[in-house]
Parts: sequence; structure tokens; C-alpha cells
Amino acid sequence: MDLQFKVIKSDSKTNARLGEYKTKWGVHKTPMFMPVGTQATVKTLSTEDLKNVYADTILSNTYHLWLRPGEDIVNLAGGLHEFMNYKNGPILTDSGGYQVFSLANKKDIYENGVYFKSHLSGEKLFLSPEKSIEIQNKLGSDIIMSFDECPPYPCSHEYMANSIDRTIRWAKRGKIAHKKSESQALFGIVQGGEFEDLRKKSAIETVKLDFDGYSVGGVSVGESKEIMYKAIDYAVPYLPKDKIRYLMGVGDPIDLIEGVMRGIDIFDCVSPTRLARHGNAYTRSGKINLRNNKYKTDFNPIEEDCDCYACKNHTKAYIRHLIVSDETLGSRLLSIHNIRFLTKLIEDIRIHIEDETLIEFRDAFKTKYYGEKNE
RNA sequence: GCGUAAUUGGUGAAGUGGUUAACACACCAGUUUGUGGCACUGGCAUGCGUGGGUUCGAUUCCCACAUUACGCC
Repeated sequence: MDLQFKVIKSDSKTNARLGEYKTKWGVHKTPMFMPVGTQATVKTLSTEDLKNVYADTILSNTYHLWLRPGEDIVNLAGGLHEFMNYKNGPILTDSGGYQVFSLANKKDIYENGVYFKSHLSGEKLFLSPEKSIEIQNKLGSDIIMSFDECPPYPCSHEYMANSIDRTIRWAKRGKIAHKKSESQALFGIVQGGEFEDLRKKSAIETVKLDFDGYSVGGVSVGESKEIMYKAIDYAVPYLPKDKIRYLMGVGDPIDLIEGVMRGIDIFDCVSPTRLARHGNAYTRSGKINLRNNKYKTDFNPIEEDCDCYACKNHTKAYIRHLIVSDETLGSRLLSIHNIRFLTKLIEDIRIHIEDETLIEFRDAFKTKYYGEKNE
């Protein structure tokens, strides 16, 4: 399926662009941040909550749903949207390739695919480009991802060179397996780590396969921000302007701005929800840890001018109490706030692309986000 | 009043005549980037009821006192 993406406006001072893509769920504006809902749920949040934080496209994980409840059950339910009753927007599924990286201690990578052990049962499992596409077909997501290898950081040039070649071969196989599906867009993934020549090669070869969109993968695996930004810069010039660009697994508020300035359209990241579960909240003045003693008697909202449910209704002292007491409402309120923080940040980014003031916005944001903390 | 036992950080506790008093919880702080959700990493008793004594050295041995628990009158 051709994902109908178009660029509305390109920033003349950076590589940023405003765009939109159409699906049966409506028109979706880019840049966009996608919350992560691995197990067919953005942890602790209801569909209603997601609507209220202006989530649009969300990400779900092939590997987890494959193991439990199983793609056939999701399929029987009528697909992911029906199963989880998410009708706010599209769902993008990961290929399971990242698990090859995150479960690295038990992996065996072969040309045909990857063997690894289920973290639930210990059972030996096999995932291949074809299998990944088949599972994603059954899950019925709107955007599916090509099966790739996500090598760790640091990684030698030699290993990475072999890895990207294999990922390209896997991409070809996935593309062939996908031919049958008319209703799902398929994205290719550029790898290559920190190496300019490999990012370039990976991008060029992947683009030759003509995917519906392209992602920059293999970032946010432990490298510095500078290296991550460079990896984007190495790949983006070879990606077609009329296709959506997705930076996988990113990121921090500042990374969203830097990513957009480098030509990225969509992002996903577990940070807002994971940080929430650990008691952290984003604010314009930096990340704060609600567990800190100083919030015990702080009866103000996390951010005065935030329009999220948590800030409209509850104080830091109350949320701190919930987090310290291990009450799930605390995780939920912070997840609501953190996702809204990022979707609002993206809204601001769009405004500043429109005004061509993104660089000034970035600098001001950075100063406030990091600056006041260091004093 | 007598006897017995106990007394270690916020809590539960381990321990030894000799460098930094174990561990857990709590507390304090930090980490977290295509999620193996509810995790991980640090910090946290200058002191072992109080006062004496023995000893080169005592939280550890001895004495007195205090407190607590149980039993007896």
C-alpha cells in the first residue's frame, strides 16, 4: 500500500518539514511523536486517555504480541485496532528485529533468520523476514516494519558492514513476502551505526527497494547524542523527500527538536511512559523526579500552564505520594503528563517550522531545559 | 522485692577481643531512548542502653545502674 504522505512546507533554514499522511483513520500531521504500546496497550493508559493527550499513531510490538496472546488471537478479534479498541489513529508495529538486540545474550543470527529464546517460557523461537511480515499482517497494523538487525553500540566497522548487507537482503525478502498485503504500508530500515559510508550504503540500497517510508534505526542504543545526530545526517540525504522518515526509539525532548531539524518526520519512544513509572516528569525546566523529598509539600501542579489531566487536577505532592506508595494512578497521571508534554512539544515545533524560527526555539528550549538545572 | 533473659541505625535484625558493624526494609539521590512494565546503581550506625573496670585494644569479657519481657512472692 502506498502511504499517502506529502510535505506541506519545508523550512528554509534547516531540514525540517511539515507534512501529513492519510490513512483510513484520517489525516495525520507530521512531525509526530508516537507513544509506545508494546503489549497492545500504552502502559496504564486507556484509549480515552490517549485521545486526551493527543496521541495519534501509536506503536505496538510484534514480538510481544506474537508470544502473547499470539497473532492468531489478535486476528480473530479483528486485528489490533478492534482488539484494543484503538480508533484514534493508525498503529505501527515493530518488526521484532529490535528484540534481537535487546535479547542479545541469547541470540543466534543466521542468514535465514534469528533464533532466540522466549523471555516468557524459555522456548526457542525463530524469527525471519517472512515470519515477521506474516505476523504483522495478522496483527493488522497500518504501518509495518521490515525485519532488521539492530547491532549494539559500539560495533566494529567490519561487523556492521556485514550486518547492513544482511539487513538489506532481509529487507528484499520482506518486500517480496509483503506483496500480498494491500492494506499495510511497509517501511524499510536504514542501519549502519556511526559509520558514514555504511549509513550511506544502507540508505541507498534500502531506497532502491522502494518502501512506503524509511526509518533510521540502530540509534539510541547507548551512543552519544552527537553520534546519533551524525547518524541521522549521514542517512537523510539519501532518503526520498516525498516519503516519510521515522527515527526509531527516539527520544528525549531535545532529540525530537534536533531530529526534526535534520529531516525526521515521526518518532517513537518508551521514555515518557517508562519515566512515568519511575516517578519522573518532563518539564520545560528539565526532567524532575517526583520521588524527591522536596515535592512532599509541593501543592502545585507539575506545570502550571500544562493542559493535561494530571496538571489540571492534581498536585506534585499528591502524585509523589502515589508514586512512593506504588499506586498505579501515579504512573498513569505521569504517563498522561509526559506524553502530553511531547505531543505539545511537537505542536510547538510545527509552529516554529511554519514561522521558520526553529533554531531560535531549539536554543531557547535547550537553555531552559538544561540551564536552570545546572545552577 | 527476688530470679531469668534481653538491650546493635528509622524498622527487623546478623555479628566478632583487633583494618571500612552483614543483610533486608524504609529513607535519600541518581539512571532509564524501535519497553524482558512495577527495574537498576549508589548513599545511609565515627557507633552496638548508661557509667565504670579488665586489656596493647571491647560492641564483643567483668561490675553497677537503667529499661523491657517473662516467671515467682
